[in-house]
Amino acid sequence: MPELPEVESIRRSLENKICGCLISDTEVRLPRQIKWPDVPGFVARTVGHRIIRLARRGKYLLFVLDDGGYLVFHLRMTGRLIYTDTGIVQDAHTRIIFRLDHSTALVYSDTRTLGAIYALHADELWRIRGLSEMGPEPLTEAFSVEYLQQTLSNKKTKIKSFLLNQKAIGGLGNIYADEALFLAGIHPLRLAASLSADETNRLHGAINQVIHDGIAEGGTTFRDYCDGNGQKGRHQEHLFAYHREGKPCRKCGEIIQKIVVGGRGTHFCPHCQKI
DNA sequence: CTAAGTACCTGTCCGC
DNA sequence: TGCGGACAGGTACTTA
Repeated sequence: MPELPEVESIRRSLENKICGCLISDTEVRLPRQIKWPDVPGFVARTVGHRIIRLARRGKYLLFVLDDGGYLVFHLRMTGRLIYTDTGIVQDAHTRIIFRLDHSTALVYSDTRTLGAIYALHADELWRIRGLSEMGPEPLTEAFSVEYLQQTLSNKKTKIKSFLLNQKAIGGLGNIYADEALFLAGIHPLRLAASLSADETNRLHGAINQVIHDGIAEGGTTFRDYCDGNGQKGRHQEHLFAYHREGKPCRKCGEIIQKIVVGGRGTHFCPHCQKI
């Protein structure tokens, strides 16, 4: 479900609700979603600790606990974190419940159960390879035009697949990859290494813009996504390519097409994004 | 080493 | 109305 802007929106929506809260109980209803350590260890590492700070890296959400440990979430396709004042849980796909201060609760819900949750000490973060091997993320200094140019230059894959590779760029997913390519005017089937300096420049700017806009609008909601308060995103109203197959391009009027690239649905405008 | 294909899950939607 | 198949915002594993 969530890409960088959605995870960031969740982080912001939860921050002022749960920072400082004591995890008074952890109820694991679906053990296989806990990837490390085992369930008793996970409960022991969370119960009795306070949540100090909420951080994010790419699509990972990290709660920093009072002992310096981390509670780490990757929501994959359908994971959600919902805060509830009353502590009453009414979600049909509840997988984990964190009781806070013996009154409120934070519910981890996940329809498809693909999400991954960890409780790690600071020196164990390397266990999450997707986190430790993640490339720089948009809107940071490390994600420079030079970095993008250099990284693109030795990749023999299509640009769409490149954008989804978290080792290359952290945080882009299917929606924002399609949107970035549209804004940059680059066809998704182009080979990564074939981009000109001008195209690389445009792509760099487009990636930063779509991520910035996505965050500013609270993320993109098509079906499952909502923030920690159950609020939907607003960015779906402003998409140019994603989920717009068969509709006229908002720039030129040509019909948006959908193809499959690297096994992922891919949307583009045949006029604005020439091969 | 890289790149592509498949598995992991449940729910929804579409065509027959 | 029911059923089979494709598909869904992602990544880890296997295969070539």
